[in-house]
Amino acid sequence: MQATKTRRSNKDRTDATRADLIAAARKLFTEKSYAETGTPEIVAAAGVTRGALYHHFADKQALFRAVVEMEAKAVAAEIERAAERFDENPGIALLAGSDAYFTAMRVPGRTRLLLLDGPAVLGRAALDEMDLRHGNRTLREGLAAMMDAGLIRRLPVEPLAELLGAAFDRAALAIEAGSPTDDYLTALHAIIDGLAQSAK
Amino acid sequence: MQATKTRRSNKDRTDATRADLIAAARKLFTEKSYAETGTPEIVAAAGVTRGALYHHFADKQALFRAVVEMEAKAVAAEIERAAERFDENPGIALLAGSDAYFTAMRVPGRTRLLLLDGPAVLGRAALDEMDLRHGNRTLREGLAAMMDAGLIRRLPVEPLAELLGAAFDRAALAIEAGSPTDDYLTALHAIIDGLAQSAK
DNA sequence: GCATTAACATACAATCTGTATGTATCCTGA
DNA sequence: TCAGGATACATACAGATTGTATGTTAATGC
Repeated sequence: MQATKTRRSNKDRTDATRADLIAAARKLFTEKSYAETGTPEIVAAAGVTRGALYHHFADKQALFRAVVEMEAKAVAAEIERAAERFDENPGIALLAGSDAYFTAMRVPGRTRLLLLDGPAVLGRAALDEMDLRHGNRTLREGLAAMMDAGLIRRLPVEPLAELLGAAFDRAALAIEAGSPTDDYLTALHAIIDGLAQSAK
Repeated sequence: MQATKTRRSNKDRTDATRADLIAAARKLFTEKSYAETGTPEIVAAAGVTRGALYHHFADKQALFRAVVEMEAKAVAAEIERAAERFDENPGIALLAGSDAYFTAMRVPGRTRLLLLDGPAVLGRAALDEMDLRHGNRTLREGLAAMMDAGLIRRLPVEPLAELLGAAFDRAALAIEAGSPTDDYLTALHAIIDGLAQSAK
């Protein structure tokens, strides 16, 4: 019985190989870093050759982009899922989304991929664009809704969301580094509460 | 007249060579990036050989660290200088320091060195430690003083300073990327004002 | 079925990093 | 002051990595 000799369509082969490469790359990129992981190591872990890698991806950076893309998508989905249940109450939705964000960012390697190597390798603009494209809109829409409801002073939404997002990111990094979670959540909530309070 | 044949002490030679290497590396690391800049290119620009580089620095990363260290020190000094004139008024000092920060971060290459490549190559902890060591305490002390004065609700200072610092950093990146400066400054001031307002 | 294309594997060229080794210059103690 | 050692380099080398070019096998379209 020739297990692997089964006849497969080109699409199936492509999908499987790409998935194997992305999974192997994700594992190594997060265990070490983008720079410290070589393509020979990746293809060995994926069980293919470098020929396959360079057939499916333009270069090492393109493979990294695919990994980061998946990760950003997953995080965005988790946040959206948590927040959409409170669509009618923007304040609660934002809180739920915030919790979901920190939970999502505890998956090992995500902070490195999305907050350290990602911006350095792909540029911050690329990461911003990904977030936007994956519909990570809980924060922006939450803020906008709270402004509409008069809960927050009216301000340029996009910049404010970016700056708050940066604070979220830094909190995730600090928490992963072992800093006291509660202190960072307290500080973050104080910032958000401050925005809300100052509307009155 | 043999211009360069002048007899120099070892210390002078070391100081000059290290300075040349750091200057050349800074230029190239910021024009391209850490990863895209090779040591042969650096030493060529510095007018020495790779032997000199590896005599004075353990490896490429150590040279990068020296570059980032200088830059962090310079930024911290500019902020301190602007803020110390208002030592008696923490609120004003913080505002002055904030202005100085954005001015300092407009020096070409600083955002890449301190906010993108730095954290990725050296780790965020290393950057935090640098800031701390260079006495970049305007933000922390400003917040603490405002809490003491009852202008801001009492909160864990260090985490709050880190999160606000992250927002500052993101604003600097956005501004450098060409986003409307005023919107980001407005959003940032709203966050800080919010903290102050909510104390009442 | 057969020509074409896709999916790889293998081989190669160009770099790059870090180290080992060699040499000139400086410093130090007798 | 000068001889021996240390310091500041330059040169040469080994190993590894990236991207490309080429070859081969398997699927697909006509």
